[in-house]
Amino acid sequence: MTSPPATTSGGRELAHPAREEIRLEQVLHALADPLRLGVVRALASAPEDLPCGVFALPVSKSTCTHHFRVLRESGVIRQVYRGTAKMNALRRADLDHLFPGLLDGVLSAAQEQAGREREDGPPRRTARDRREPRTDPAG
Amino acid sequence: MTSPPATTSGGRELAHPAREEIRLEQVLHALADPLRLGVVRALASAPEDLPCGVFALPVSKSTCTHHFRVLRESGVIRQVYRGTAKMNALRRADLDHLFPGLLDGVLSAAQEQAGREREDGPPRRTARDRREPRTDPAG
DNA sequence: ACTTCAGTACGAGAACAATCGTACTTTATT
DNA sequence: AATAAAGTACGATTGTTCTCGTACTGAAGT
Repeated sequence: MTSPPATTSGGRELAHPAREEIRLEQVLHALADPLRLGVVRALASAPEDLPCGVFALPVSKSTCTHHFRVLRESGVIRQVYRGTAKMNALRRADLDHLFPGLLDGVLSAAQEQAGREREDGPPRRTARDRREPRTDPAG
Repeated sequence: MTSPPATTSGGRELAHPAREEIRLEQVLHALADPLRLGVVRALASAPEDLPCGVFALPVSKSTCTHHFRVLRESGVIRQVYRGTAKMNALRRADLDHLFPGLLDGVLSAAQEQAGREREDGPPRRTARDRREPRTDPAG
């Protein structure tokens, strides 16, 4: 048997859909959340894998786990353990192969919109964009 | 006042978001439903406006209304009354202006996937793709 | 005037999704 | 061994979306 790598991710594997199993509807759904879209944008402009932590998302750790799982299970990102962290990378090649132009289209659309919003001031939230955390307002 | 057209849509107006109000996340969400994506594909390849009826969607009339409303309110389609029918058209110009490449990316992705599925056989449904209608099977 | 056609409004139920907190696991550091 | 770091699993909660049926409206045809 081949010896497992000494210091990295003993035997923790994560389930990913194979390339052919990726479905457009699920990809679109994954990208339709502003939080997740933000993550994808960051990954797209990063040179290499990023750990979950660097995003400083305004949600709890478990919610964070949830969103990254949605991205992974829809086939948008690939996740691997590396030491105590979990590294994330866009599945660019797979997505470009399956849906040429889609990812670029979405990314540049997101950039367009972000640019527009920086000028016009932030848009009113659409009630589902981001929910208020459940903190007690009496604090 | 200008005289209203004699035989068409007396005074029924429908609320549409202005071009600048269209939000990427909502567009993606609207397109993430297989039923709605199908409608959008049909509209994209149609020469002109189509009435809601021609789609023969496997849902009730009220559900149909719901889906078309989602498409309209997200800015993906424009709807106008015309006689007893309601005509639907893709807001191609608006979308292309706001998000160049996005719609084409999604449409060709949808076509890619449809082609793939015609070969490989239909994919297993993802449990949210389509729910069973509540009709009594004893009919 | 009546009927048919096409779609809406409303209310309700079920499924889904986003969020949280607490307890736990795994890896690395001290 | 004990602690810290990064994340997961689970259950609960709340809000959103999909779905339906029934009753209704407005336009067109008879």
